[in-house]
Amino acid sequence: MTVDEVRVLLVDDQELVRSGLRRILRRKDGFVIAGECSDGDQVPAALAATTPDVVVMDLRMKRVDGIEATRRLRQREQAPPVLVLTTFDDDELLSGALRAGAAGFILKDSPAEELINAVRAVAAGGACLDPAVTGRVLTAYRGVPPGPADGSAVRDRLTAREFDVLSQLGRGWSNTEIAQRLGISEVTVKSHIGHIFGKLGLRDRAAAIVYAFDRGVVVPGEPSPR
Amino acid sequence: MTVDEVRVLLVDDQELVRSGLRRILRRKDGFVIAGECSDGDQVPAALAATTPDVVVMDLRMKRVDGIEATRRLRQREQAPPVLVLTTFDDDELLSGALRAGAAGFILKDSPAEELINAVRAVAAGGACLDPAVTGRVLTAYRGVPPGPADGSAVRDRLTAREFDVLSQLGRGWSNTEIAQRLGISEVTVKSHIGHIFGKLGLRDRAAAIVYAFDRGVVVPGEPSPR
DNA sequence: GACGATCTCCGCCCACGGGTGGAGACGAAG
DNA sequence: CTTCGTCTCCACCCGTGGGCGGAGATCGTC
Repeated sequence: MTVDEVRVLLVDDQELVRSGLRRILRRKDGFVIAGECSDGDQVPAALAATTPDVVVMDLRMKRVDGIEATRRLRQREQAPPVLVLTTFDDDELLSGALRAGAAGFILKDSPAEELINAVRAVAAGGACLDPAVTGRVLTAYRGVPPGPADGSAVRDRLTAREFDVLSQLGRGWSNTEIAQRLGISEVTVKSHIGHIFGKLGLRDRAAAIVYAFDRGVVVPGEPSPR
Repeated sequence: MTVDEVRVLLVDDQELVRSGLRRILRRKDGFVIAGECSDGDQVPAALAATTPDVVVMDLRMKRVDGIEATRRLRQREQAPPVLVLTTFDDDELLSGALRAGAAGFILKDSPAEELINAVRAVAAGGACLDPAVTGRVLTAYRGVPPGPADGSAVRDRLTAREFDVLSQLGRGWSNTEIAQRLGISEVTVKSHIGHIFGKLGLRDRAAAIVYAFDRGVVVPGEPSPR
């Protein structure tokens, strides 16, 4: 897996930055500049031409920015990992880039050595965060539900069917809708719901929805009625 | 803020590990071993006696483990940051430690240099993750709802009072309970709820609860009825 | 074969939730 | 002073949700 040389694709609209990166990476053994782009829209072509092991990506670019370029790139099969390199430790850009699928996030004012390490880590399939932004990611991480939070504890206390019903109920669907979605009658749904309430000590569907979110039976963002 | 020397408290039950750390840190200028503990239950006393800038904490300890010790420590006023140092890149330990309030997480098989950097970063109020575990945190980060997710977008669309009501509603409370908790009549609550439904395009309280969770108006784990 | 657990279905009843269509009080902005 | 938004309150109506007390079918287990 570990190749003897790391092929790097540089994507940055400032020639000065690219030449700086070029110099840093060339000074170290084991790096090859596979190609360069000055905008996100050039990335697909460059990828096909150069097959890099890692893409070093600026965020602020004119036509297609780094986040969008990363998103498009990560949707391909066998996409190389992306190390994002930016001037600003901008909250929105950070979260956008990471969510787009970036494996690393380094500020441009980092020492050269740190950049080298980051490129190497990301190329090897790892991940790397600039210390300056790690704290923010950690804060967000602490906010995610603790424990397994996949509803496994709840699964043990309910029958399979009851769990199905709770999953639907937890996303806000009505009894009629749950019946349709599970292909059973509304009466049966009500019956299951009654058992769920009994087993979990819940008094009504509102409490059940809260319970489902708290225990990770359902997850924010999935389809729900309006 | 940046002091000329970093005072470190070592917490590890293995004397061998402590002496290794001692040697690594002493070799570098700018570090002072402020104290040492061989178990988590000794940390409070050591804190009072030594006032360290950073605590380097093992996770596996006999009486009070590193996660619990970190949790207790972080509850104090002006608690020093904790850098967790462990042998295993264990998923559960990682998430537990970070959730307990650890500012950094380093594996014991990291090069000395990386440890030095981590201690320095954490002592300076930063955060640091071992590259080997950064990927996992990133994955979790990508899973958290996008955007601010603190309900701010919702706050803009609702009046202050409506937002209050939605917060209660979102945790599963009934109209009567919301009325009591907010010190208004149930009729008023129903009125607010009606407006909320209208503004947000929701059809019933079930959808509203789901909405509240999705947008981060309410948060898993807070008090709810049973 | 008997038993228990599960899934499915049924009827009866009524309370809570929610829609509709109001009204009065207050403060900020025009 | 008027207007607007917000918060508060009220009455009427009725549908969904949920409690209660069943029942038949299937399946695995002892």
